[in-house]
Amino acid sequence: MVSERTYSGTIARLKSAGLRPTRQRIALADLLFSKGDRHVTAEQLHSEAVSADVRVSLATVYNSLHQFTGAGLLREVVVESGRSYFDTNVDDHHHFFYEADGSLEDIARGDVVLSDLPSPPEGHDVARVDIVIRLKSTKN
Amino acid sequence: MVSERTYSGTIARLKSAGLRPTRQRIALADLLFSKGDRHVTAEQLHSEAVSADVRVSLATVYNSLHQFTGAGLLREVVVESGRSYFDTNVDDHHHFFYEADGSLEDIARGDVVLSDLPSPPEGHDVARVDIVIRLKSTKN
DNA sequence: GTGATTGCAAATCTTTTGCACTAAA
DNA sequence: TTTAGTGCAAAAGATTTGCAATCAC
Repeated sequence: MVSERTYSGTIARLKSAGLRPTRQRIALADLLFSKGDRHVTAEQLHSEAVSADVRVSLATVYNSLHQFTGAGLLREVVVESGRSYFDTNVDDHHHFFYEADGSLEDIARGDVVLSDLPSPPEGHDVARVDIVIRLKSTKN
Repeated sequence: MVSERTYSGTIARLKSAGLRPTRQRIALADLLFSKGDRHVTAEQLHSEAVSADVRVSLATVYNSLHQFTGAGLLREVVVESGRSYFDTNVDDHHHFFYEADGSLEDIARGDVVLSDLPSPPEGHDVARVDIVIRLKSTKN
């Protein structure tokens, strides 16, 4: 029975992240994590939720995305001013950015080799290294 | 005589970029390019202009920054959602991003070595590779 | 119960736009 | 002149916030 779906995996995931498994968070997490690696904006996720008959406000979508990010379930990626993407892949990896349509694609770990990094300035540690390869369409 | 300053270098630079050297563009270009490499936001540059008694609107600052970027005099850098930096260094280089205060710092070319890059997907060329090393303060 | 979470609408912030006015060539 | 550029105020988007209502435990 579809209506009795329990989302037990999703609930467990939220609990172990220290987040109370509310109806909204369960539904959003389920949309996010049941389709492989994704890069979504808050607006996109909200639309998906509405389409799936999940009643949730845009403000709650923003809250949830940030809570998930804080809990390490998502990673925020910024490539364009005025738009944040949330990446369901939290492993160490980098991105292709298609300038034509503003979409992102993961680059497999190992496909980019950074052989030399500068040491961080005094008093600082490296929190993360982000590499974005910006792509334009080949003009023929 | 200060009031007769001609900004001849700035005017020449604008002209060769194909931009009509108006009072506002000359003043903004002068603020931008006479102090070494900088990373400024539109709001910051507008404040500086106002402080320097240059009468210019915020809309014109935005217009000018984008025109300068289109002409190759500036490069736009996005590291945080909702804020664009314009970098006066247009050479191939990368950045440190200080998460604590949101500031940027150039990494000298050669201090980052990317020894292996994935080939761009079919139908696409690499427009640019952006590397941002995000820094957090060392906690002791 | 009670403290965490949500929804809604309003507020905020950055950036863009429309259009009459001004200035460079 | 004539056409590009500018200023202003309004509009547009994305995101955040305040607070009363609701839900999870």
